[in-house]
Amino acid sequence: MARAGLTTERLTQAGAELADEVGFDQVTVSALARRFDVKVASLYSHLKNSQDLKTRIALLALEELADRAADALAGRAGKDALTAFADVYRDYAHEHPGRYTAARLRLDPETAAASAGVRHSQMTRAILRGYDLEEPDQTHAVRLLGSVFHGYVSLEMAGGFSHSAPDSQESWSRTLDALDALLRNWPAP
Amino acid sequence: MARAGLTTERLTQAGAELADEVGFDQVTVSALARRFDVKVASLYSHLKNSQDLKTRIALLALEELADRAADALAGRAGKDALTAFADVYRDYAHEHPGRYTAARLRLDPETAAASAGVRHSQMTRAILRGYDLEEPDQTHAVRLLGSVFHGYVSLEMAGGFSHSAPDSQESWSRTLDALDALLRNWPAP
DNA sequence: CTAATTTGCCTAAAGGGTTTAGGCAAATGC
DNA sequence: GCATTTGCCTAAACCCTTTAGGCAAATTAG
Repeated sequence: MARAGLTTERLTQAGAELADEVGFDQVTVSALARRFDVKVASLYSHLKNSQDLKTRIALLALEELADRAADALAGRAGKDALTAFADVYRDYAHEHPGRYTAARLRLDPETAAASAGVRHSQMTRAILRGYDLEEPDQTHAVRLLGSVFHGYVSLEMAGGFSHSAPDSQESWSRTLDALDALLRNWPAP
Repeated sequence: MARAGLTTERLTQAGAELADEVGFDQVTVSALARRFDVKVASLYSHLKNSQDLKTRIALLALEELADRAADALAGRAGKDALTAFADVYRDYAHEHPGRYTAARLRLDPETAAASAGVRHSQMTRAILRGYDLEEPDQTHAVRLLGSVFHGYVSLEMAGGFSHSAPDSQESWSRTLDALDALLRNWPAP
């Protein structure tokens, strides 16, 4: 019988595609085996288990997101950098909803520390260099930005802002305006 | 054989407790049956299916959250109202992580429209009456607040802000200070 | 206070996902 | 060309979901 040519990488990639098509929660080892027209047990030579597959998809998504963000940030500063970075998140979530959900998977501390998640916070701090914030306010601001980006995209994906005026795109722009204004005028404790 | 006295309400309640104990994703009809020391099939007279159970837990959580928020808002305005409201969300998420996760479940539009979710947005708008915002900026602000609250709590629950200085409580306070400042000084388009 | 009816929980069974153990054949190395 | 490694397979156990049909407990009616 001919071999299918399975590798951990190909499985992860296909898992990411599957996530975008049917939703991250619907990604199962069984569904992936069907996609490769192979028996389920065969995947267990390449994947520890179901959780392992999901973690790998999450790590892939974090890498992709960090790469896009780094591209977007190149040569930009201030509000320009802020909106470019924010748009990367939102656009990625729209293009790849399953991957984006995967990127929000809770990772155990050591996996997280070795992931592209670190690059994400470094880039957020880089953006804040365009504003005038000392520690600990810079850290507070990093956390606020992360919260807004994740929160907005997440509520939008859940359908929270659809079917009501104004347009979500409009609120997103105005939210970024507001964040820029806030960072330029950060309140004293 | 004696009867267990199952009702949809008791199952929902127990499901919510189970969610807080083992996580919302681990809430299954089987686990619930074990908790009542009853066969799995018996629950299907009271619940349509697994999704139905999860939706009911979500609706319960939304009600509880809205009740707490309404209490907290009584007699408060301005920044006082803003922080009281925000703290309700964060405290609820800490006390009832499973329920909080449930509250974020994607509901179909008609279920959502009949849920306590509507009260949540009404209350957010009520808070904004303490600030000077015209439409459509008021709607943008409602969306921003929802994003920050959800985003912050969600990242915090995922462990994003632990094991690093400063304290998450500190960032939360300063985030609320910042939001208050922003709402008092909302930028023109 | 029985008798009839409704209701509640049960057994049985089918379908799907996860995971491990052990086997044979294809690919690789000498 | 032969030995070894690697890859995919069969088989099987376990758990969760869901439906169908049955018996007994609780409720209602005469």
